[in-house]
Amino acid sequence: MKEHIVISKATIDRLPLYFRTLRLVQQEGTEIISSEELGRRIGVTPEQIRKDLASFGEFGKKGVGYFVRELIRNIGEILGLHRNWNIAIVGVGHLGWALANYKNFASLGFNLAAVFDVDPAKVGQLIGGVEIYSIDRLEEVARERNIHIGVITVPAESAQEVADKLVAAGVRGIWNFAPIKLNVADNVRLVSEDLSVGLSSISYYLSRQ
Amino acid sequence: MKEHIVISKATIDRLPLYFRTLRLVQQEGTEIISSEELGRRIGVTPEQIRKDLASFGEFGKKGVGYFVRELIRNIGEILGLHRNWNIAIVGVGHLGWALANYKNFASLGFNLAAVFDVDPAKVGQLIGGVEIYSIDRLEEVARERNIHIGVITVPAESAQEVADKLVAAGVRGIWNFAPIKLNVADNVRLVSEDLSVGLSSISYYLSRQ
DNA sequence: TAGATTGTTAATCGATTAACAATC
DNA sequence: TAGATTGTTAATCGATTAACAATC
Repeated sequence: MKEHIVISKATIDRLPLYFRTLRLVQQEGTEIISSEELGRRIGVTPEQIRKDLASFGEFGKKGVGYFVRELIRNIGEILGLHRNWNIAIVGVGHLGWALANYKNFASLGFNLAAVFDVDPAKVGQLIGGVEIYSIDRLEEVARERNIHIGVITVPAESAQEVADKLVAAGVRGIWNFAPIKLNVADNVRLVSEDLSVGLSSISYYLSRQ
Repeated sequence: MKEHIVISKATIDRLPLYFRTLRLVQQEGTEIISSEELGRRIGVTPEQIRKDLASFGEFGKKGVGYFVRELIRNIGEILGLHRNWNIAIVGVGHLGWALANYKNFASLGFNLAAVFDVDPAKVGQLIGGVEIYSIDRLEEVARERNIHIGVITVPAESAQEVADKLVAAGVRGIWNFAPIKLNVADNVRLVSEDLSVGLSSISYYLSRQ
């Protein structure tokens, strides 16, 4: 990796797309792929792909292309997907329930290690093969299970409180689905998903057709 | 609205954040807000907010700020949220089920009007107050119910086929959750959500701490 | 060798930030 | 009026696209 190059957020966000598509390509039996062909399949220009990849090293072979197997391994290592991350889901509403059962995460190396909810009726039940714990035990259990990433799927009102507890328990990555701005320390990586944005933007464009 | 100004995608994606925060602010009883204060709550610079809003008109009052009620109405109209959009969810897996039960969409003016699945065992059941139809009847029912936006929550393998059927039924907006690139005609608005991107980017940053 | 395709530098494009005049 | 805050123009920053030398 070239230490002096600053990698843009846009590049990081495209890597998972490359990764996913390359795995698909590999399943189809393709061993070598050009940036041209990969770009066509992802919907990104070949120049973009070459530029993105080149900021991490020389992964391709001039005049030939990229070895699929090797590139998958390299991108996986860049994204840290070769490691095994323990994740915890906080809030077993509809969305939390769906995420707990989402198989794709496991295939990326994310291991569901704990689930929490406030509702005493839910505590003790199994979800995605994991027991639901009371949110009162969040800090204790999160430490014990060595949780790396916390997924917040509680209502907006309690999201900040949950975030604070996660951080107190040593969690350094937060994936937030509550529609509210969270404040966390600088050493905590926060990614917020806002599902209303996508739908609203469709509405915007449909309105002007 | 200023017809000659080109509005950036980034601006459109921030409008739902402004909208949501302003409604919160309104509930708290605030009637006037400055770009400074609004920016603080959203996590965006005041200049950014003023620039975004100014591309659609003069919504504020110099020396005073923005009237919350008025601004909510204006942004709502810009985003087309004053209209009532009929949406259909295709694929009642974990995620489709969660989205069908997601109350926030209704509060934004999106009306769940139909749900589809391939599984005969699911057909006829109720979900989010709506009957599940066989995917074989997609085109027929989508036309009948005047579906504006289709939500794709089927596996990647069948996503393109579903997209084609939706478009054939006259649907002009597609919100895709299947992890694959979809091809649609230019007059169809496609927004794809990729849930693995957020999680992978957290992994990336945690790897280098 | 000739053709293909990468990696990298330069040019362009677009979005954000800074500054400030206008005005409530 | 003085203070506050918007709307807009100019400056900066960052990301994408184009071009091409390097090389397999």
